[in-house]
Amino acid sequence: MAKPNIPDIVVSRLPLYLQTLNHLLREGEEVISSDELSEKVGIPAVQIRKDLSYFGGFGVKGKGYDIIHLIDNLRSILNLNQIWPMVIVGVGNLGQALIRYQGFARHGFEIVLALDINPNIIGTEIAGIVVQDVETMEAELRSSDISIALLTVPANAAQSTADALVAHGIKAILNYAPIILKLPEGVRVANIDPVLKLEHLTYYLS
Amino acid sequence: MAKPNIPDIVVSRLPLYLQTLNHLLREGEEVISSDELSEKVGIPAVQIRKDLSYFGGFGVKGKGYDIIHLIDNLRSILNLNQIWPMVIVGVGNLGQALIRYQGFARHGFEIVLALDINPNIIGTEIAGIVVQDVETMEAELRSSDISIALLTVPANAAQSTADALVAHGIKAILNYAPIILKLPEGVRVANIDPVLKLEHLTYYLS
DNA sequence: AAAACCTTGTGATTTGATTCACAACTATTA
DNA sequence: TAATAGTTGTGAATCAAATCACAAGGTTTT
Repeated sequence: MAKPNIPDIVVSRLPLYLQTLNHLLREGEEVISSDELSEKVGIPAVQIRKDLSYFGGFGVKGKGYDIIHLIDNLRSILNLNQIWPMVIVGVGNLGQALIRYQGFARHGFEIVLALDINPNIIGTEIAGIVVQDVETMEAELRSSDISIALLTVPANAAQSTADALVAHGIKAILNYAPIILKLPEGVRVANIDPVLKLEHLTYYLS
Repeated sequence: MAKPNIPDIVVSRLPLYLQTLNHLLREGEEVISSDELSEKVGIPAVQIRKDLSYFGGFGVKGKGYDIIHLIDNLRSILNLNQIWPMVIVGVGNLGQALIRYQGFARHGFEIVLALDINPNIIGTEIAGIVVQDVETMEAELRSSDISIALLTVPANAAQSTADALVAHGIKAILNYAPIILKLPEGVRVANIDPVLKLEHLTYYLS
């Protein structure tokens, strides 16, 4: 899958467009102009048009964008025409909440494997998933085609756990641990750290 | 508190520096050069120096940065020399996990009020917090000095809940609902949506 | 069917962020 | 103490992203 030089910042906005288009579709809309979409997503219309034009001309001049058609194209660009199985490592408070979260499955992301190190948690069932011993990671990942991991272990275990995941074929990590992971080229990481976001917000408060 | 024109993208990196400096301090380090810090945070040394220079000269030429001194300055810049009380609205799976999360308190963010609309949840106690009826929002917020809200309600309730929060004095929202909030000038929003991050990652997966 | 209008897609321009290059200064070594 | 090495802080230059301006082409109205 050769990726031309599309700026990552452009790619990062596509899911946002997709989210809003899905809302519009559910409300029964069929066509939308970049101006109207701009209003909804809070991004200038010309930027939306330029972003989309990296991937082709999806609109109709004088009319706008056919919502279903544009959703189809965005889903295809983002490789969303498949179910993505995921492993979660770390089944504490947050891990359990994520396993129960319906939003992943609704968008084609399915947690199929949950791992933990705590004997009290191993063997328990959460939303239909039985938590396995993290020791089984290698075997479980080998016998699956999971590429994505959710990392919800404590900070001090995050780097070593990430290394193990990568060693066994994981290609993308959504990291909830409050540290910066160092991983080899070719493995993508996205970080979710609410404290960093809060500390950014407080800069502007009083 | 007059804010000069410091680019938001610069501000957004400061919490990251702070996080790493805290790690280093805990490991017993006392001084660090921008080159070493660069290695840890994955941001070019010259960018770190330039970012910091917006706020003053914190380093010593030929030596580097005194870690304690730099942490002090960053905490002060980010208004972290106080406890920030927070309200959380929506005490479902995710809300409960966030109330139990130790990381907020550890960094000076304390959930002091939890609101929900579900009679089965109202009155229950989670990690020492008794969940209140969301109807009491106005009274509770009036009698407190909470500026920050965590929004963990379902998507269809998020906008109206955010409007209510803002009407009663909330100035910053950490939004976990998968929608784009429309809020007045002067209210800051940060979004946490793992699905958007996953959809960004899958672009690069085969 | 002509005219008026609307909206996309994009080359050109502007704006903003990052990187370069190096002077200034401190610490360390000979 | 002089020379060498190390590191910051920052103007200047470069690079990248956002915005402008408008031609092209489709839609609607008269």
